[in-house]
Amino acid sequence: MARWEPNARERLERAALTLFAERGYDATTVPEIADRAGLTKSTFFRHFADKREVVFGKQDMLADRFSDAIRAAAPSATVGACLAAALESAAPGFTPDRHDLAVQRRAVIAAHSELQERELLKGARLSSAVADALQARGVDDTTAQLAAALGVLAFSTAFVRWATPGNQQPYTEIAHAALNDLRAAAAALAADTVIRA
Amino acid sequence: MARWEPNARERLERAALTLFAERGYDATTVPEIADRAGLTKSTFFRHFADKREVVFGKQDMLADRFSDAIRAAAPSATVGACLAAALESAAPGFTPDRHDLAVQRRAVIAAHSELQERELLKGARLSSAVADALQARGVDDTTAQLAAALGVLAFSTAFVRWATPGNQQPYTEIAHAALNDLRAAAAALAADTVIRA
DNA sequence: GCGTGTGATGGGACTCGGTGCCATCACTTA
DNA sequence: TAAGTGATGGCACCGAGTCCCATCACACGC
Repeated sequence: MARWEPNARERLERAALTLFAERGYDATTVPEIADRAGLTKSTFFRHFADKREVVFGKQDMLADRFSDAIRAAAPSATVGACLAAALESAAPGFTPDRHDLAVQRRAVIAAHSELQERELLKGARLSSAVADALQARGVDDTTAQLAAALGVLAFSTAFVRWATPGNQQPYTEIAHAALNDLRAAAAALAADTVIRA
Repeated sequence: MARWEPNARERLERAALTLFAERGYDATTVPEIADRAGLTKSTFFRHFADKREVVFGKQDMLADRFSDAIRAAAPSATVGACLAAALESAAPGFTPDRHDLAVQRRAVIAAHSELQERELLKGARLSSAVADALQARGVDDTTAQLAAALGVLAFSTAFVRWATPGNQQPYTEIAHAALNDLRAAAAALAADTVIRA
């Protein structure tokens, strides 16, 4: 009997991701996920508030990490440096052994707008956490919001690139590149130049 | 009998908003909404794909409006001018007689994360529509994405401020102010200056 | 070794959101 | 007057999510 075997939460996550990849999100029921993990519907909803939540693992910790990284930055650090520090604080989640799982996750999320909604909500919470942390350093409201939006945009594009099948480049490199590109774009926008490819 | 009376969709929207404001979103069932509108559950789901959708009225038209406004802008228009044109194209939806309804909508959405998710999804679609329209003008990918994010941020802050109880200021003024503030913030970010209040 | 407590699990009943199908009705046109 | 069309009602059905209680494994005190 699988009852009382450890790591129920992880087993549920893996079972769900496998089934979603095989049959699709809609065609997979919660009891089926629980079955494959050797558990039941009841237990599933004790570990996850939603059917959607099972896809997002420990992503909720990101907001705290970002906030802490910004609060821990040197008092003289610029906003850009704060964003860089925030992006770096997420690096532990991007080890090569988690790459394949991340690729699978991205594919599942990309295929279902229900999951995209949830991802956007998490992104929004991330963004307001960053904005709050920046304001706590004395950055004015508008700048903090734009910086937060820019930071989250950098993070999500970095995530997408890192979680591309076959990618070898380490996350930190990708993240810094994304951030620098966006800061250059901010300069272009500020100057209101028409930039053509 | 209310059957065959016109404006079924509008009646459903009003009934829903009223009930949501009275009892809350969760405590209101779809049959109850339909009842108050003199219709049935079946008809409700023929007009709205979701229980959530009933709150967002004609907001889906915004993406097309924004795109069209950007495509219609003069070839020499800068990115900032394009964003301004896009924001202006939404003005017809912000007449004074719709103000109270908008205030009610905002309150309902702010109180339920389910609805916030949906709003974020619409914002994301709006953002990618703007980014696409900018790229079609030759703006490079990164700049287009950041500009779109900035534009949508300007729009949502403008919407929130306009839909504040007691607000008298017209939408276009608010929107332009929000856009200008954000462009100033972009300049600050580009210069990587620490801005303090 | 034997109760006892605690926390995780199983299981079933229930509500509600959402889908699908078919009958029904009002209105239009031939 | 008859046929056609589009919107609606009504019903059965499925899955998500909630609630409550019974059950089990394990740790602890005696």
